Amino acid sequence: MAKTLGLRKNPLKDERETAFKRAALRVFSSKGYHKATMQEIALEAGFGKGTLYWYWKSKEELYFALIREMHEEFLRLVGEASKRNGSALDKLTWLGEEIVELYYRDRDFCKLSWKMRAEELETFSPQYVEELYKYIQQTKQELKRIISQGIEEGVFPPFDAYYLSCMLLGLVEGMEIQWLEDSQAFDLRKGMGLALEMLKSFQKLGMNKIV
Amino acid sequence: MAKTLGLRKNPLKDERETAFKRAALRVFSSKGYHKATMQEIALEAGFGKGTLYWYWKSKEELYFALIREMHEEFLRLVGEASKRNGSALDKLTWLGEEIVELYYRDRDFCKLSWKMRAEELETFSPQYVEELYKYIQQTKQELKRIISQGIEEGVFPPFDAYYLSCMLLGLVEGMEIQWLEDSQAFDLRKGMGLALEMLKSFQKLGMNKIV
DNA sequence: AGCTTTAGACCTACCGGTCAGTCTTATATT
DNA sequence: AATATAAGACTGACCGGTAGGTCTAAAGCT
Repeated sequence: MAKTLGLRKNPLKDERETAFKRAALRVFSSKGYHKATMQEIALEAGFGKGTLYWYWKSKEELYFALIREMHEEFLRLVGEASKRNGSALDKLTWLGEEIVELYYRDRDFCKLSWKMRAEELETFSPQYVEELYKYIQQTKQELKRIISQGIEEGVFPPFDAYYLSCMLLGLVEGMEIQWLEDSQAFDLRKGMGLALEMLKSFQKLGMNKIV
Repeated sequence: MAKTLGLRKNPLKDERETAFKRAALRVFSSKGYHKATMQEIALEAGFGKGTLYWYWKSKEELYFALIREMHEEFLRLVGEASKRNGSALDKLTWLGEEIVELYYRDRDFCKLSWKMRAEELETFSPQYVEELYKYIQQTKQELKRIISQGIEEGVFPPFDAYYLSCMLLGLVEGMEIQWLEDSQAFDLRKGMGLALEMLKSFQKLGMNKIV
């Protein structure tokens, strides 16, 4: 009875799964969803196509397994930043550095994330789209919390916190795009550094005094 | 060979071309390049598939006809802003309003532009990609010119003008994304207005004094 | 033996692009 | 005006390639 209590029957299963996921990440991020083929992903992982279908039941499911992981990671970062002690500026500095760290650690990860946003949401099944939407909403919510604190502390002007969140997110995403398109011309670390430096100046000037 | 009996030029050619292009814009912008089919575009325009191939020799060529038009329009706007008389703030205000105007006038246009950026450039023929790249470079160049002026006038801190261009572009694109994903939650006109208001405050504060 | 895992041939649907043929219309001729 | 003619405009069946997904036989493990 106690034979396989709570244990995986196949200890290789996890290993295989991550092997497939790594391969999928590489292929999806370089070719995009439509151009990537299941055949190629399977071969990249060193298996046959049939095996890939033994682990995931469709291309879409495999894709969203990656997307989900990514959004969880990002949401975790923003949430952690929000829960930290310290000023909004401290939180944002920490968050900015963590994001840069995350992106440099896995550029494919970042590339896929970016393609996903533009990828035709119309083409995916509703339940996946909805799930994704929830992640984005939550992320914005956490960010908004930090921004609100920042308004009180004079880092941001006293504008609508939601709009400021969108603008800040836009800034980060915009820089991300530049970096992905040509990392020679635009260094994300430097860009993020400049943005944070600007924020520090804003606090010195006291942005909350702005009408 | 007989001279020119029954010679017939097509007075409807322009009309047809624009009909096809409008249809293509609708289909491409809602489904993305890969999911869109030539059949659907042709039917949407009210013709058979073969006719579409009478006007364009491939799907890719049709797609880039749209992309080209779009980039020309955007580049024209930025160039015109740069050549205007007045302060950098004036130029940016004018440009911001024109961009909002352009986007509201044709949301599909905007949607396609956004999808294009993320679309797998690896999948298109090199000559098209190169052409596109030139448009983007030129646009950045013009924008940088305005930013440089802005630094002198105290609208921006004395940072690297190229990086500031990327950040400003990122801001606009980021807001554009928010708006496209949910125009109920995020009003682009309001977002752009807030951004411009912030710029005005920056000038009052004298951003060039920032270390 | 019996269960899990793997492989890749096979099936099927789809889509870009072609082409042989039809319809339409401007112009020349009568 | 009526007719003839040639080229332009248009069509949709068809072809070839491709790729998601299935099936099943073989191999491995307990």
